[in-house]
Amino acid sequence: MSSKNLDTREKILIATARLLEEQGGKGARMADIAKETGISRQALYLHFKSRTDVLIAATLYTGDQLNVEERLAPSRSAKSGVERLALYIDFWGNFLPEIYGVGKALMMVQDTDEAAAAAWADRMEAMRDGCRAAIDALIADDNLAEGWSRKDAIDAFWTMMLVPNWEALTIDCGWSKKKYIRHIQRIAERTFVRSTNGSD
Amino acid sequence: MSSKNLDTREKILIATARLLEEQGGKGARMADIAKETGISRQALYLHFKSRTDVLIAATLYTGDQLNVEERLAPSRSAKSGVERLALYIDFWGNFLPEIYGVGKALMMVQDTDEAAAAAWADRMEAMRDGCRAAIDALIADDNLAEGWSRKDAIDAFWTMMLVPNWEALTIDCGWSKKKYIRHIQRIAERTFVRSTNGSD
DNA sequence: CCGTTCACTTGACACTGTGTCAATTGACAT
DNA sequence: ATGTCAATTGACACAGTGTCAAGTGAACGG
Repeated sequence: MSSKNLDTREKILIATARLLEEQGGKGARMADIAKETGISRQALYLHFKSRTDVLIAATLYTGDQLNVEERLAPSRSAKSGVERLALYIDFWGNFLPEIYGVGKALMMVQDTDEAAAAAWADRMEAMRDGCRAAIDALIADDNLAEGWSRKDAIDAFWTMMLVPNWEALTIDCGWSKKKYIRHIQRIAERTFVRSTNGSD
Repeated sequence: MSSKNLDTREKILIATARLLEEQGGKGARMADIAKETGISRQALYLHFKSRTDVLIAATLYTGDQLNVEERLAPSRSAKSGVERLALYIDFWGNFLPEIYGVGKALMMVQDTDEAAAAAWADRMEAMRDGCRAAIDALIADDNLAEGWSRKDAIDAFWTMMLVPNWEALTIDCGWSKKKYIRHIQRIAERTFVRSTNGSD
């Protein structure tokens, strides 16, 4: 009954994601998205009730394409807290660039659109789960550095992983993906792991 | 010749800062600023060529009111790299909340306004000078942790200090100013200082 | 006291981008 | 052939920025 319907909806999301990817989250207006999709601007409103709606759907769609579960597997089967911390950062450092385009667009309308803020906050909350799991794995090993409460450590780790830090290091400072991952792993380990006395 | 002129300009900046402070950077439209100042919307354009211009001027004005030099003195006269790192974080943690309102507004229009982006980048570059000085002080003590090049350490430290991290920790996670300062000091020390083996 | 100047006011308007509405087209299904 | 449904075209309301033109009112200098 709605296979063509779904087709167009999906075409819109793909076009939106492509546009945002190219332009780093900037300037995808409804008219641009329509043009890129190959339909009229008004037709967008047959599928989505607002621009924010399109952006949210594009973010979720993009995320769904990237089989997160599979990519999370390594960190989940880590044999120690330290390893889990490192592997989660590895996951995130590889994942983030792929959702950056759409995510950035969503972040940019957060201040004017409550729904966008909620949608993005939800994504970040999901990321926080991974942070929580890594910190808990450290705690299970009795390997969380002295002076950190569980919540404070999760807060701090979660903050480290946020998009603006990735933006600053890769875009502003010119760090490669690999370098970003390596250094964040280093910072996280030195910060959260009970004295790694120059072992590795 | 232009004492009244300067008065109005200053009134605008004060009103703008007040408005942005109250509303956390949101919603200070030209009409709002005019109303708060007690003049007509059009009169704003007699003093500033655009809204971005007002925001930039308000940011600079606010910064000027807070005698930065004096507040930087303690960190500048630190007796060691470690101390300088801690004192600079202390400075910044106390300074940032006071410029957050105007700064946030400037950050919010970065994506649509090149001049705003440049102005904010300039402020962040100034902050980076402090980061550079702190890292250099560590290097002078031969106390920078192994594995960091000078530039990478400055990049990483600078990134830690950026506004979104402060936002995440204080606004999202509910950390107090004091807690923010204490924990960032801790993270920075563990990250950048050559093995502080549980000394302090 | 008159005229100039200057900051400011009022009101109208152009422009951009979002979102809505109404009438129409064209295909496909029964 | 008729109904349905996606999509189209074109017009419009709305918010916010920025521009323009004409007018007001007070201070200042001859």
